[in-house]
Amino acid sequence: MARAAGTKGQTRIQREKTEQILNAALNVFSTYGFRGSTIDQIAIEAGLSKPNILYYFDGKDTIHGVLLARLLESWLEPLEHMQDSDDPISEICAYVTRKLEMARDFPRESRLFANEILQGAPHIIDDLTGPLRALTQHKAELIQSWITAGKIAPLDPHHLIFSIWSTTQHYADFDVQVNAVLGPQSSDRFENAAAHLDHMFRATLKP
Amino acid sequence: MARAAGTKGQTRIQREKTEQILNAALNVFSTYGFRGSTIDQIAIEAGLSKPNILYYFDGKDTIHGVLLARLLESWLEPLEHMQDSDDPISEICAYVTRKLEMARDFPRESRLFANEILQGAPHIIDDLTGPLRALTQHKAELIQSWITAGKIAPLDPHHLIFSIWSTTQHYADFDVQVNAVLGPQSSDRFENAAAHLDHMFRATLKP
DNA sequence: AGCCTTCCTGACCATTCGGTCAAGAATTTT
DNA sequence: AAAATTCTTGACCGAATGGTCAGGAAGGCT
Repeated sequence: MARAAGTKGQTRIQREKTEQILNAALNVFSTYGFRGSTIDQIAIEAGLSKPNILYYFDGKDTIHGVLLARLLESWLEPLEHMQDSDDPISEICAYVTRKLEMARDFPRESRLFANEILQGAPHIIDDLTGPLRALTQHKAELIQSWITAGKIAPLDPHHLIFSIWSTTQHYADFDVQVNAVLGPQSSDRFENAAAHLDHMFRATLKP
Repeated sequence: MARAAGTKGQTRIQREKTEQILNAALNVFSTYGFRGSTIDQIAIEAGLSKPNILYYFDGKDTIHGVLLARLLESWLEPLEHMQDSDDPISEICAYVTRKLEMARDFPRESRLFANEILQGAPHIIDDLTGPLRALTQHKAELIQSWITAGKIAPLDPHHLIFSIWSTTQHYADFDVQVNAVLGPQSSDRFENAAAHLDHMFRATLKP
């Protein structure tokens, strides 16, 4: 009988094929969004037949769900990592750098997330109002404590976080536009972005 | 014979209906992207029958094309408006404010654009590498001249522009996430965002 | 009024889509 | 090797989708 999703106690073929399918699906979903993607596209991308895809996964929704679940985990992690420190400015800038690296190394995941949010987040709205909101609230309080201690400039912690999210993810989500404006991909693209963002957030945070 | 697109020398009904359709189509396309949207959805949203939609427009692509064309015009305008000034910091911050107001007042247009870019900008890639790139290059040189004159801090003009685009559009494109994190829409949402961005860019630009 | 043009729609069509199934191929187990 | 299990696919199905068309309804003009 066909098993789905789980990566536990499976045969070699199952592990390989599910990964192959998820990788292909990530390509497709991150480009066209959920409704704009088709199982046929995923099948072609994965080099498998459509029924074979459906042998490993219950349906289109399931594949998408697995990808989103994986994504959310890795999405929360960097923010969780930000903690109290003697040098909160560097702590925040380290978070910025980490987020930018993720935009560089996992652009498909970022675009999958962006597509989902743009379309009203129908599949992950509970994760947004639940875990994400709780974590963000918690970190906003941490930032507020730094403000109160006079270690960083007084600003709205939530909007600071939004600025970090938007500026870093921009390089993944709007990659096409960035390329169109800057011209052919140059290798120092991300280094320049990192330098700019570091300057910007240090200036913003300086008390 | 059915006319499409143009808003010139048309009957009253033509003007009303095409606008009605474009408005409905903007709702649908901005939410689901091009491939995820259907003519039936647009028809229902517009309160018209599907054949009636196709009486006024040649097809799904045409409607989408008209919306994108309108969008690009209004998209370039604020940036064009930024010009040389004795107080470049205020000039740039005025641009930020203008962009934020557009995110507040025209979120559907912003999301339509975001969807198009996310999906690889298939319909507007020429506008990006053409007019948008030229305008951005031109304004980047203006910013560079301010740097050379020592009026603002030395930074990468292009990445500064990206930061402005991303932070402001975030409030339209990621509206669902912002709401999820901040809780029910409060009226001062945009005022707080405006204050934060003003602080951030002033700090970033200070020589 | 009567005539002409514009506007509108039910019925229809070809294609695509998500998904099923029976039966055969490959692999693993005994 | 035989048996049992897992894997794969061509053919198929019902629903949705983009789009057409003939003919009728409504609006404008004299």
